[in-house]
Amino acid sequence: MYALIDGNNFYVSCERVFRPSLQGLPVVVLSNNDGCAIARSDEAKALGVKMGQPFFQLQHLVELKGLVCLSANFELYGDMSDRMMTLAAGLGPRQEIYSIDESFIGDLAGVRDLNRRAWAVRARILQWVGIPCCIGLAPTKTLAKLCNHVAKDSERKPGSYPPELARVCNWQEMPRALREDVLRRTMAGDVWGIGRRIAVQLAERGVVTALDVSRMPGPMVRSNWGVVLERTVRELQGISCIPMELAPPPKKQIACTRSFGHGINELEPLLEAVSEFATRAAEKLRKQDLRAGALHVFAHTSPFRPGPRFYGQTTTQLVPPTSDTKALVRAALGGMHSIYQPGFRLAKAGVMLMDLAESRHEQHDLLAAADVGRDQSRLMEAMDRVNGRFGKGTVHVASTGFASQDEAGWRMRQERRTPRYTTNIDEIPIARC
DNA sequence: TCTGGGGTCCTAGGACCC
DNA sequence: TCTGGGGTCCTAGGACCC
Repeated sequence: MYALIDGNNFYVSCERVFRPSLQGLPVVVLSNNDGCAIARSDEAKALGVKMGQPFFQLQHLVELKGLVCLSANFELYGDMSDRMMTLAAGLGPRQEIYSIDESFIGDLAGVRDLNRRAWAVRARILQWVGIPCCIGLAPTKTLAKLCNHVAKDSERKPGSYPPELARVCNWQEMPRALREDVLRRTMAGDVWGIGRRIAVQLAERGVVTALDVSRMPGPMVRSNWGVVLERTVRELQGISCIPMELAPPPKKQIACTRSFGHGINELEPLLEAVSEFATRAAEKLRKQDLRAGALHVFAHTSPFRPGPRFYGQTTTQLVPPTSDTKALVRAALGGMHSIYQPGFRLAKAGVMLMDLAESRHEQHDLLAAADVGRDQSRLMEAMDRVNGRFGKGTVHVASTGFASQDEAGWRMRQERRTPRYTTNIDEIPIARC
């Protein structure tokens, strides 16, 4: 038995905790660079705002309908997520944190009064963290996801399902006819694991609803689509095929990529940007105690603008594997020098670290001086500590440049970011009586 | 003018091994 | 006419997730 606990419109809900005046208003949170909508309040959904819709297409709603647009404040959301996950874990013995706003709780078979406990956890998260959430309970993860959708839909649109399915929805307690009704009213493409492409292929064969999917014969599904979809079919039938992942598996790849605030026409700002991306990626790498055996760097023009297109990329092997910012920046700069071509308006670039291996499995170079590596890692440790205490970029490699936030045109736009209420002492909210 | 970022897994096909 | 059997590794492409 599994539970899926999911924060409603999570980013918007985080913003509303600290700005209650946003309650009841149509609100969207924008992606990095204020590019497109990545979270929408129910009111914004009602206005027809689509997930991923570009911001410039929403401008008219700002004036006409009072749509509030906020820049993403991931530092705030990450901290709110930690708080929510801690409370969610109280529902059962095992937790898998699946994304910033969702967690599965597993091994619930022996839990007594499961519904009552689920309601209690939901109430606690709402009271202590301020995030409204919904809970789906079912014998498989896919059905738990589906029940979570039902719980949300019935909360948002009262009357769409029996009222007892709102907010906390338990598959186990639904009579057979209601289960079928729920599956029939869920589109195949809304099932976890069925994306847009497969939904189209299924529809071409007359498989439209989740009920249709659940009735497909396994061998046919496997031969036509593969084991992934077959697992989904079986999960819809109530046979658990997707196990819990209790500890996040080690990363196989770490990336830092960004769209630029303004297009870049020259090499110099591009090198600054890439230096910074490599620096960020290196920090993530060291946090997980990994080293990279290869570094991939790319830059390209906007896929949306007309005009000459450029897509440059190259991979550099790192021998020996390293987590040293200086070495990674050097590789990134070398790569960028080798692919750069003048005459293009570049919209995006990035650095990806690959062939990751745990530091303790490091292969030493027989011929290199033994103490060099140790000195380097002590330097990185010191750098991480200084930056952790005094703020990102307090100490950095010179090639990231010294321009202020406003001067460096390549930096992303974030014109509507709210304060980092819970993680930055200078931005903490002040209560006045 | 303006369109995100960061991941994972599976499969097929080719190269290569003994 | 007839040309083995059993593998691994790598890559590219396609699909999915939030």
